[in-house]
Amino acid sequence: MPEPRDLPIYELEDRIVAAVRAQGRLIVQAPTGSGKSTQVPQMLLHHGLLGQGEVVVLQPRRLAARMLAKRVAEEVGTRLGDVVGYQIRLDSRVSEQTRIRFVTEGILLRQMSFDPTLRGISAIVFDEFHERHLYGDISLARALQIQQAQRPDLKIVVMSATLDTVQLKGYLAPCEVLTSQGRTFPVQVEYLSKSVDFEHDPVWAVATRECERVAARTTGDLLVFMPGAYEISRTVQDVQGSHALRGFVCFPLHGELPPDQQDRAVARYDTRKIIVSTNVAETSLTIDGVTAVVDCGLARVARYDPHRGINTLLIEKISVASSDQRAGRAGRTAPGVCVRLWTENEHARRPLQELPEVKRLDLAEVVLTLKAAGIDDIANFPWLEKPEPKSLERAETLLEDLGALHLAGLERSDNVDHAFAGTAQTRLLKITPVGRKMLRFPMHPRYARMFLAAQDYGCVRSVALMAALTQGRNFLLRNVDKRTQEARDDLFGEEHESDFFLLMRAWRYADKANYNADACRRLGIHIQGVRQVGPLYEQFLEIAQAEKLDVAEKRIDGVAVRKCVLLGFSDHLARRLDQGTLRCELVHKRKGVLARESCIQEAPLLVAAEITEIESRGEVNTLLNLCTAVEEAWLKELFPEDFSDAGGVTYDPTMRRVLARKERKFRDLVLESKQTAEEPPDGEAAAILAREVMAGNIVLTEWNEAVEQWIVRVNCLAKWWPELEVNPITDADRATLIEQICYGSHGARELKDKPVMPVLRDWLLAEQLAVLDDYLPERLVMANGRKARLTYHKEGPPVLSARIQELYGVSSKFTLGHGRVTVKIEVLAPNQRPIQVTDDLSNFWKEQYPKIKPELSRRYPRHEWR
DNA sequence: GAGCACTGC
Repeated sequence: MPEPRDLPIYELEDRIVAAVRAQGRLIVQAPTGSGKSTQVPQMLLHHGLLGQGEVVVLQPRRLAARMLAKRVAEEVGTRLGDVVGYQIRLDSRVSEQTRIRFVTEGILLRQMSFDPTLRGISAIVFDEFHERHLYGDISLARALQIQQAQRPDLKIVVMSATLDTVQLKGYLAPCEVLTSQGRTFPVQVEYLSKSVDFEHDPVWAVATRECERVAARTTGDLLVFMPGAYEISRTVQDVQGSHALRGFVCFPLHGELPPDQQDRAVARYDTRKIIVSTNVAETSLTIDGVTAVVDCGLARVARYDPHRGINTLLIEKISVASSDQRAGRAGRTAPGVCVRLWTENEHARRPLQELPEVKRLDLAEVVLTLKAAGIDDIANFPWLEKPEPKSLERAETLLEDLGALHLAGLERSDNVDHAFAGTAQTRLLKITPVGRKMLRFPMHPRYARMFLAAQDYGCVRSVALMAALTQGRNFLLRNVDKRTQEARDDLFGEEHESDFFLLMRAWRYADKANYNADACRRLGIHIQGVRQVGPLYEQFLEIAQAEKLDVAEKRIDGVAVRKCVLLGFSDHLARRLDQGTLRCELVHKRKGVLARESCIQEAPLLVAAEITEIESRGEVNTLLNLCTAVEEAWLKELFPEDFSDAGGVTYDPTMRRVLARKERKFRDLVLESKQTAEEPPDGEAAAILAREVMAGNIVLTEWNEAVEQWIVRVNCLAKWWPELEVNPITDADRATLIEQICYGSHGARELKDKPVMPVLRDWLLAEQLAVLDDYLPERLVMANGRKARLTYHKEGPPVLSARIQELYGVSSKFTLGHGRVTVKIEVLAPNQRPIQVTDDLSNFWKEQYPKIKPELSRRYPRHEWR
């Protein structure tokens, strides 16, 4: 390790000190190895910039906060927790003497919300700011507000490796930018000369070929980046089967592997090594000895889709910044090579940075935090990057439904980017006493709300445990083998009411077994994950006690607990569509599939605490996880207001909690009128709708899940309420609509009822024999309706794609697939993101089959056609 | 025939 004084950052020392002193704000742009994280806080201290106060250094990861504190304490020459300390969730080493405090992002944000003057803090250093975490963005914005309004003496330093400093400089103006060099070895970056389509040439095959090439001309270890566990296992298989790579040992590396396997991947060997890893190796783990990186350029990226209110986990192309970060992994100990599995041309078209978290996560928790700080107009909060309006609206709606916000008035909106500019109003929502109470609980507002409900139902301890179980990573591994599953069934018993209960038993078991590694492995329990539960549980119980909730130990009342879950997740209600499959209908008529590891396999009605659209093996599925069975009668008990005013419209009472109550009513009315679009809507319904619109209880802004709704809405309103100003549909609207068909599963469902499917059926009838000739592939339609696979790659049958293009102005791919004989059309959104439309053609095939059977038997005699 | 990146209060 170099002497601190030799670190490149010291070249900037004088200028850093001068800038902070003059402006109170500074941006330091310096890569890994410059020493910024350890030295800049010490500079502030040693040059007397802190007065009597302390500097708080923000870190995105707990491990980093702890390690940095330890190192700086050594450099300063005091014990950890003395002059230099750290504070992370559930662990801190600080004292009265502490002047440099390393903290994780959530710690500072919470400190800000409970002490907005930041007493005792003289400076805040935002380290690794380029990662653009949600809490980092919010903390910086709040710090600026606090500096401007109350604390002009507060110093703010933002540090980062790579950064869009232009945007940030404007945001922090007046503010200087200082740049330093790093201490890493050069990495030679190579691109493919020709673009590869991973659909034809799988990513693992391409990666293995490049490994073979690069291994021959380097001497160190290889690191291969893949988007996830599945792609990793395929790559490992290919590498192990490769003749040219037979001298290498090869290890998978991802977050869900047990610790011993992770250690095995990171350990040093006598032979050369290939590690195939996810993004863990990009930021969280460093691996020594790597001199070559093979980067597939993809990652699974978590987003929150505010239009549909669900999480997504889809494979996306990584940004330039992220691929540079990956390349850098080859140059830590010696000069290195990085092979990128895309072309230089493609590289130039990639985004420079990842989208910051504010643009892609659920904002409910931070919106509540801001409201508590008295910031009611969150749209005009000084965001470094403004979130989508829909995202803010979704967060506010949820918080209102949870009782954390209430409507305090209506304001006319200046915002005119929607179809109903004339009637646009912003609902002014303020925090309620319940909302303030919820904020005491450091967790998603849904769980905080469950705590408050638990007080009424006498099950605070259970809810505390449930919240703790879901905070960290999922510790009950999926896809376990049969023996593990049997061991689980034996020990945890059969459970049919809630996946939470199963998790509780698994945790209790691990806790009783003292987190014994063998016991955990036998049951497929992730040991680091399950270890975090106990301390969190304790923390939540302490908070509950401080909030005067009754935490007495009682017998667990399953019904009470399940009702609390329903209160927290009422908008995640789902109903099984049939008993044969795991398909479910969700509120808002969306579709999803019950997780196959869920223990709620029988219940017709359930709520899912996690809804995630996941891409894997070329498919996208909406999966319902962490489910709890609920009773239909509870809905009436818990949400009586939903059952009080049907207004002449027929509802499905179990599915009617779709949006906020008023909006929901409006939506149902619109759907109702759609069926009789040529006539005015039913009188009573019309009256309610008109009244609500006029009273401003319904804000006509976003209502466009599908073409039909939009058009019907416009038609209805224009025809029967001429006093409303309605803008005609523009080309821009149309583009939005197409995008929504492509993005929204609801839109996709609507597509199914449109002429596409009939066209498809016609086409199949006319051309089925031709299809068989040209395309009938690996697996055939079996007479008994089992396994069938008929796959078109690319554009699909020309007739069909032309028709889809004509109808929707989008291009499509086409698959006629497996099992129950379903048809999938994959439509590509303007940004190339695919969405699949599926239709079940089992019955259709059943009818058609006898007609084509003779021909099939003649052409494919090797198969049995029953 | 089948489904999962990483953090954080």
